[in-house]
Amino acid sequence: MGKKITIADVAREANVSVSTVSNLLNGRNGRMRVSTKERILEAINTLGYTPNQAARQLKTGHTPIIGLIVPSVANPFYGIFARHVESAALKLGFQVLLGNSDRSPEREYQYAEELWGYGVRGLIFGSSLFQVSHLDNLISRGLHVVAFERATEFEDGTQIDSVGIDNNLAARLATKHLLSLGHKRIGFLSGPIKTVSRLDRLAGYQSAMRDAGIASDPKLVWDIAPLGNSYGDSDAVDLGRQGAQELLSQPDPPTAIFAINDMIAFGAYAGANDMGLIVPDDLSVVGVDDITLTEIVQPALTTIRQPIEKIATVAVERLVARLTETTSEAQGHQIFPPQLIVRSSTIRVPAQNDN
Amino acid sequence: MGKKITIADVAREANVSVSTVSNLLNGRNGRMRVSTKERILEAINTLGYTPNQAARQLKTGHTPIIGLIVPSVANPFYGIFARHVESAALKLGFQVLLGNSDRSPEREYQYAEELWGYGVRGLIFGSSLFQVSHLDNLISRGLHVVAFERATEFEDGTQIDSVGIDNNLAARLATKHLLSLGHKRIGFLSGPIKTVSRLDRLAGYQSAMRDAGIASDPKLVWDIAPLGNSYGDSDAVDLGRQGAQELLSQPDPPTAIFAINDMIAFGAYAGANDMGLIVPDDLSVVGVDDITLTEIVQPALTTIRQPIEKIATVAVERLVARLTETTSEAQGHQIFPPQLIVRSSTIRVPAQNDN
DNA sequence: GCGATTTAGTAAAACGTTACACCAAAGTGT
DNA sequence: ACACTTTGGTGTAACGTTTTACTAAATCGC
Repeated sequence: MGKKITIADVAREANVSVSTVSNLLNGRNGRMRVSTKERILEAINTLGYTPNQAARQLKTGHTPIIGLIVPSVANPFYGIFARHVESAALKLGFQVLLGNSDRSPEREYQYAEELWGYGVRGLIFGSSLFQVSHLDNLISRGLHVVAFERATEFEDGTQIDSVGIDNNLAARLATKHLLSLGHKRIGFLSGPIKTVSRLDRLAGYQSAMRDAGIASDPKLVWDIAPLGNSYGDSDAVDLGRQGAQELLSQPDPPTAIFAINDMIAFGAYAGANDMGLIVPDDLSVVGVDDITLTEIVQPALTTIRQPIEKIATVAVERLVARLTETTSEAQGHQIFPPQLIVRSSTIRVPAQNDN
Repeated sequence: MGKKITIADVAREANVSVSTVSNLLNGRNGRMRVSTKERILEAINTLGYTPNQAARQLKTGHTPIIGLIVPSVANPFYGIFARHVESAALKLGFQVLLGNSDRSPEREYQYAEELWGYGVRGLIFGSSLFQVSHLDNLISRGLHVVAFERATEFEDGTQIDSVGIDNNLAARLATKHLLSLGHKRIGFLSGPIKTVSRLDRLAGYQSAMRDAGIASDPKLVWDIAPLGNSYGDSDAVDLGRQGAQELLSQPDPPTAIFAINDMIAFGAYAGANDMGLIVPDDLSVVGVDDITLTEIVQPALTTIRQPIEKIATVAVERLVARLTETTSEAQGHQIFPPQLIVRSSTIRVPAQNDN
């Protein structure tokens, strides 16, 4: 309704030129009389002027927005991740535009392109698909990407930045913990293993088992997608529940389960319950992430902690550094150590009643 | 690096004028030879053209983005809400820009103004503060707002749209359920009661108690903020835990707790546990929201379901209708019915050992 | 007191779209 | 064959900002 206030209105009100106002707005106020500055500031205030970012961006070619694409904020882990990303970005003067991809490359590309159109030149991915070639095009045009979790290399040798934990180690920590408690039949519970991190975790689990001299049993690895092409992020709990049920209804069921994340681990609780089993008495469970709920749930969940705030912060800083060209070092993968947090969901394997 | 592709490049490649390309892009292709159309489409493809939204917006004055401001996506309830909002918005051709406010009016205003600068003319609020006057300015300039939960009226009589559940009824349902199980000392566990919805819930709780002929005991209402000005959204669980502890360490402690949302209810589980009490044997708990975890947690949480997908969808549709001027009916509050979901966290009050 | 320098600003050309106003050529009715 | 209408476009002035190049006035060194 009210006519829009432009920089020209401010200039008129303050009796200066448009350029002067612009200069002040952009911090080029080195040579400016204090009185002038104050006059402009006051004009801005009384008029209620807000810079038109579209015009600004049109001129400068970029916008202080970074895109954040996660599988699904319905998963509390990504919700928290998103918050930390937002905090870090805000501190550096960037807004965050969030998208949920459900790990679909099409959705990811769609988002990336959409955001590109909005002048977004930096993207954080909350997941690690095997291939990022669907983004090659945009990246070659100047899009910067940092991924949570290690990313694969491009064919042409370029890499994207990434930051995350050592997933192989995370899985080994979890598996060894269970092994040390005397468990021998340890299930691996996952959504479809189509991401680098999930693959690494499977490898870590397998190597720990191998180190313990236990032949790997493919029947103990559950990684089926429930509904077509979902990766089970929004419905991780249901997925874990179903998986646990299936694992536990086998002839020689596992006495422990390593779940690929906490939400799936919670699902395993429910699945065990459905089968009349009690965690941890009949089944030990360990997860990954260490979301808030782990301490609340009964029994409190043993899990592998990801230093999520640190990861989010580093991801943002890295991205912003690229955007502002203060660094041109080669892309790389920054790794933080995962940490085993022992709570009450894992106990020594009960005396075997070998029958 | 690669020079940016503009509409002019496409026009040249397709041997038409810029206007023609623009016309096609904006669906004004009624009078256009099919061959021309195809030529343009092909040019767009081979060139990899993406419209510059900034320029587009600068011209049109608006952008197909709606803002979503929630207290904190770290709370899974808002994470899910955000997902539903995104789905609904995408279907109508809008992107979603998400912000976390922690219910701070300053942050809300900051976001609103920031988004305004980006051409955002529609905002969805995931919470209901008492006053929205900090947005008056923007609203009078043409910002449209729809709030989750009832909003207060403006001084000048204007209202903002809102959609939500009947919070008073929700609280009454929960409280009556507990009363029907024989509970008489029922605690009310909340973060600071500074939102309309929380106030309504308190009122509903109190009226249900009154109807049952039970004098209200202020000592049973816990609503203290833990750290200064937080509303306890990011740390709802901790808040609930602390509150439950304090409620339960009173001389005549409650036998049941009505928690203002599920996360706080989970916190109450933990708080009870800390005190050596077992839910539901020693304490019945009912929450609000019905997030996914309610079924997983032990015992499964009795709660009041909010039809969150419906609410999100309606909120978006309402907002988009305003933005596209297809409606000019008066603002109003659309209410959906809450629903009691009885699970295992509430049981009949055990035989009293009156000592 | 005069040229050089510094201070404090200003003018105007982009940036990539959209949308209004226009127009040439072909078709139509009589 | 003439006056209209329809078809399929085109030319160009905005939109609000940034930024490069420029300048008038004040100050300075000597």
